[in-house]
Amino acid sequence: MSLSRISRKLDLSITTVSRALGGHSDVSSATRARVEAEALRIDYRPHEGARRLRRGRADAVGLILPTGIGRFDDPFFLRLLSAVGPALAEAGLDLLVSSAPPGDAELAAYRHMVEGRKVDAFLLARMRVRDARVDYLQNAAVPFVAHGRSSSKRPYAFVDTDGTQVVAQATSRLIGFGHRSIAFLAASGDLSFSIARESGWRQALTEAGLIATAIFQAEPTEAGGFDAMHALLCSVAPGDLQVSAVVCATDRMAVGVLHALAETGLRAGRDISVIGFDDHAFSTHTAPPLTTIAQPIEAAGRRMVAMLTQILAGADPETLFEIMSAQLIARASDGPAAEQSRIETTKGQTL
Amino acid sequence: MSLSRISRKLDLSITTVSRALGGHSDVSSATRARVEAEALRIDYRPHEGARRLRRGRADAVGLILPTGIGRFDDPFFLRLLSAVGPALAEAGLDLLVSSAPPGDAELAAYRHMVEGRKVDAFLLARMRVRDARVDYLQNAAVPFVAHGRSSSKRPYAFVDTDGTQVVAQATSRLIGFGHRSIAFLAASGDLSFSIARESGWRQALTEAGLIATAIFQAEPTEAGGFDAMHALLCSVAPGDLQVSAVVCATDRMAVGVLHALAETGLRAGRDISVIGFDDHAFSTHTAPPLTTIAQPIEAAGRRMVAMLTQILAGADPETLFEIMSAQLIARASDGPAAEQSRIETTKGQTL
DNA sequence: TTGAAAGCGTTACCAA
DNA sequence: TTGGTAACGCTTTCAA
Repeated sequence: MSLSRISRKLDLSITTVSRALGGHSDVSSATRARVEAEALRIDYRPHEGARRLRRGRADAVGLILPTGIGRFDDPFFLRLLSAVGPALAEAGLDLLVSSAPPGDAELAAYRHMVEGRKVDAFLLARMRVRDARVDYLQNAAVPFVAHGRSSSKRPYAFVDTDGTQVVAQATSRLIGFGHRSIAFLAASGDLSFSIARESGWRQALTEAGLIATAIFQAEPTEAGGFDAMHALLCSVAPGDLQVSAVVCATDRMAVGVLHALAETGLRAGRDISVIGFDDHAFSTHTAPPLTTIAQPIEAAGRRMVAMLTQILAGADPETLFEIMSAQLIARASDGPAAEQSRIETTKGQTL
Repeated sequence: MSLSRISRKLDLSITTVSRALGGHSDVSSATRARVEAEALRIDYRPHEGARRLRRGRADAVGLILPTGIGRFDDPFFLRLLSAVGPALAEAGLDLLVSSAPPGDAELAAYRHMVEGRKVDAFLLARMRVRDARVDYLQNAAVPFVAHGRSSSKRPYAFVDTDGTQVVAQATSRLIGFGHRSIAFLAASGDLSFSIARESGWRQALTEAGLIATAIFQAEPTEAGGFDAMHALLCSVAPGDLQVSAVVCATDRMAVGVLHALAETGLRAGRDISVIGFDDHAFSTHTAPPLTTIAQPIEAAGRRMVAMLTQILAGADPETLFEIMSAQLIARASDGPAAEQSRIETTKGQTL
């Protein structure tokens, strides 16, 4: 009842009003001005539903939060969301959010949005190496942009952080500090970002002629990091473990590691070095402040939206990608190996 | 083209198919069975836009994240989102998310959703004492359920945590520990939850015959907590400040406080007691592990959705509310005042 | 128990 | 440059 209201008021056809507002060229500028003035006056907004019905698209994009252990309250998603929100709004796109644990329920959530034509496209995050979402969406020919890569046969649009490169750099820093036995604490769950970071660690070690065997795995949460480090410290038979530094797949894990260390009386940054990844807000305030890697989540979010609009405008998703570099933030949780004893020694001293 | 597809296939009218699927009684069970079978076969889903247009409602609810300093990556929202997501899905409601900094842009975001008939209702969080969102929505007659209260003249539906009661309890615990000078670190920005918690602190102090003057304010973030505590420690002229415990409005602030303390060589839990609020995942792993208060965010989210569906079904929002109790989680950042010196003394010792 | 028809607000095609 | 008309897919009278 809205276009028609303007049309009646101005004694124009609905068609003309629609075209005037739609910015079509075949409207006299006088008419356009009148229409625009009236639209402004009554604060006209097109009815979304009607528009969708007619145009056959939703002008909305979906984002499904992976819930489940360790994922449901990760600051990563909030940062992504708040960057993506305004960018989408500017592009005239709505954001439909849902949440589901990875697996069947997750796929069902995607299907729900697709089949109800609720969205035109998706934003994916937390890619898994084998990612069923990619297969489904590619199959269903639903456009999407991902944050992170996975091993799909067909390429897709993505933005990613160069985790490999920067973790290699961080690991080299540790090597430069004199560390010779550097562990990597990986995230469980087939998460791509962890794999990439791990290979940076491996790469730096290999290049330095060191062996990359000290790899552990845990949930990408504080609890996961704590448990893993705790187990490591407990399991050590004197003279066995020689790890003097730990590179963690995420800041949250690093927080747990720091805790486990402190509990055993070990001082991160002196007795053992710890490096995280993400540079979340709390990482400045851990004890000691965490040396970590800042990745441009907000910029990535905006870039993802830009890609999405291109794809929606007809661009080929297979050619769209960007790999962003991350930056090491040196704080106090790592340091020279010189001052450090091997774990078992220190343990013997402090326990 | 979908109802019609079924209707053609089964040689029925679109009307009948619609009614069969809509669960109306005036369809023969035989017909209904045929329709349902076919719908299942082709995996029919009604077109949202069409439905909206016809029904005049969106079957969607909006949630606008308050961005801006200290808010954009608060775990609170993620926990709320992930609870609310499945609950809404079950109720057949979509969730539209956007983000905006409090102020004009925020109101514009609400207006945008309302006027585009994108949503039928809103979920509000982080209520402010004087909250323009409430005024706007009440005026526009758009239903909503809030997490938290504000000082509006007309009542509205809300779920809230009883911050007052539980903070009073926490403060009493501190008093029981022998603390006599207990500070409250409030969140800036007119945030209701902070006011409520503050009054719990004040109440406990007053009841114990102590004065409630040591109140400080900061952004509800790690950095805010750090800066406030840091300033407090620095500003202290020997013999001036006698604070031996700090109750923080949020866990994030408490993390910053812990950091500032550690930096000065003070040990939380011994030299000074710190209590947080929220029991976020990282609070188990701070140094020392944070004594805090767990509020039922997920349960609150689900309850909010339940209220929303009631309101959408015609219930009166003014009668709908629930105040949930929170629970003190004792960890290691607080303790007996006996072992503690006053700040200036300790400072003198350690600096 | 079923069907025909109208209409929700919009856009697009075609004709004037 | 403008307007009439149809159509998007659905629900809801009203009639049969």
